Amino acid sequence: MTRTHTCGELRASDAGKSVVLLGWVNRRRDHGSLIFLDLRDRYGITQVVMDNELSPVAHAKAEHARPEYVVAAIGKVRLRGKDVINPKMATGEIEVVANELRILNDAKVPPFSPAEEAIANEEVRLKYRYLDLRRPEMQRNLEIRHKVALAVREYLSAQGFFEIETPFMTRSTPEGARDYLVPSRVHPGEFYALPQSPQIFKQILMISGMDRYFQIARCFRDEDLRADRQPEFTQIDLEMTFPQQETVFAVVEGFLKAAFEVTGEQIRAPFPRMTYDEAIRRYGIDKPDLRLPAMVDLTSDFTPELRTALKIEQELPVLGFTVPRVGELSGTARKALTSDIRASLGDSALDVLDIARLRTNDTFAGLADKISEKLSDELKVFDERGLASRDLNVVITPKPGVAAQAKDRLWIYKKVGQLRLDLAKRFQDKHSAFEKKGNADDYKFLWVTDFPFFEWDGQTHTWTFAHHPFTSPHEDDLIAGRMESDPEAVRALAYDIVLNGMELGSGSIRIHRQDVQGQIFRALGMSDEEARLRFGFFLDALQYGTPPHGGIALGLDRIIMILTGATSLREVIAFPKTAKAIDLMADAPSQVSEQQLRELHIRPTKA
RNA sequence: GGGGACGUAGUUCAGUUGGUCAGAAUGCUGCCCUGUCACGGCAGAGGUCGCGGGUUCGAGCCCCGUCGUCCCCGCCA
Repeated sequence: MTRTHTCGELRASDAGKSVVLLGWVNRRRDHGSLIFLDLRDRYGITQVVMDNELSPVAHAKAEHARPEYVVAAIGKVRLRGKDVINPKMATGEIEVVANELRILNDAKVPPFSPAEEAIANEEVRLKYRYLDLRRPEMQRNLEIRHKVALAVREYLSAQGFFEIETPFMTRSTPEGARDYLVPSRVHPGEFYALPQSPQIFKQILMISGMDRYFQIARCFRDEDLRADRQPEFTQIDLEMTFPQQETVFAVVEGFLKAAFEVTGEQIRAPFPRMTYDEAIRRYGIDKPDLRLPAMVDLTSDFTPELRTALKIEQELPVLGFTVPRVGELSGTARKALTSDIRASLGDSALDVLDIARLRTNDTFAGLADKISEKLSDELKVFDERGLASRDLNVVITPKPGVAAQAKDRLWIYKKVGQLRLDLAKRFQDKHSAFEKKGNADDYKFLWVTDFPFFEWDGQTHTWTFAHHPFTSPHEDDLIAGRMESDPEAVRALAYDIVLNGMELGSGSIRIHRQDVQGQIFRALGMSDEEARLRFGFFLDALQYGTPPHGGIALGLDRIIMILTGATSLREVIAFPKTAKAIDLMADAPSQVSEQQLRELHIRPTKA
């Protein structure tokens, strides 16, 4: 028996055709001698009618049909009468009159119905993932995922990129996230590691002369999960020879445009660029959400006299920001908000300034006006509407004699930046900046460039890689000798792509010269021997004619999350894991037999 | 590792101050129904209140512990 049509394709123009539909029983409506079955498959839902007078055998079968049974309906397409057309269904103008119904498979009563509007809790959904995936929403999510992957492949292929697979079982490299390890049976006590990314292999492919590589690659990181983080996730990974940063940007902008067209979304490219420094100063974070107005630096408006009068620490920055369209707050609401802000500022190194009260005082009224004006200017840049009395202005000041932590300017910027996001989230129903409006403004892309090359490790009191060890520093900083004189000022040719405050991907131009690589390792206080131990095979490869190269990797799951409007990666991954990295359906991880452990030369220290 | 929310029927949830508090809806089972499409009507079954301990005359409710799910911080070159 062959399916002639799917459950989503029959239309009025098919009336009179003999058809065979195969699918799951979505719902059954029993009117006695007339039974309706809604048949569901990936493509849609079609109503099948069993009439006791026309076909008593089919009708008798339908009496036994239950939700989620798999059935075959054989019959004729019939136009529905005018008064029983269902405009809510794509197939609502017709129905299939069955002259034969076959039950191909019955089904236990499911713990929840894929036809249900209200969805079960996630624990149940994950345990019975096959039922959850029958839901049209999940089918749509995975369809979009498939089509985006396809669009990316087509685009990159047309740009000359080869899709090349790299090993899942490879060597553990000591930097970065915790590895998932795979014990070797043949080599007692030795382990493979699952790749955190194909980083080294893709660089070696450049050394191999593959010129342009990409891969939709699974990556594994044994770190704690978040709504947007899974232990295994998928990256659109690419690398090319002889690139400028701009070359990489153009490729990414190209395939993102193609990817977003899958759901009919238009995006504007090229994307704006911003240095890391500017991102920190204006947004207090390295992944700015441009859907909200930036912070405003009010430091220069607070003269030493004013600071003394208002009990504000000299020198340190004063930062303000606006949350748009919050509306008038009552006195109690304002008080509660202020105390909430104080609470989130925590250790009282920073304080919130009451602008309303400032304005009532003759001494400070001028200052209050100036602050409002500056915040208004920023808001105008943001949406050309300017400051209204119903926007919420927040000004954060450093307290005098504060904890050493707050002396760190970076800490202040980050803290205020966090507050900016927290308050925006709190009032999101009011300003609706996070809602889709159906135009290109829904997607605020941004390239963040010039990341610092080194990062101070407070625990070991050493400089460490901010990116990864093969990221190239700025040529200028090398020539100026800052590697030795001022490591903090060295910029990396590293860049992130950010969308609506979410880090979508990260990449860099790599080091291709051995002398530079050596210089980097020395700056980090790493001996040649140690470097060799950690990255030996790659350092070898570098010596055999390495072309300048660079690339990037973007989180495919996160892109799909944005495109589907999902709030969690689990909604766009067929078989995801829980926050404790458990697969509730397969019940993994699990214990294994003594025999397996013996073969792998492993003895658990804890059962 | 830390903080928070939640856990009651298959499912989604309500359950007041510790004292008819074992409830609703939906699903399920049976019967009835020829135009429904979240069909409708009648009847019925369905519970270790996550688990363990404690307080109390008495615990779904209070306390301690534990397990699970979710969110956040740390972590994620």
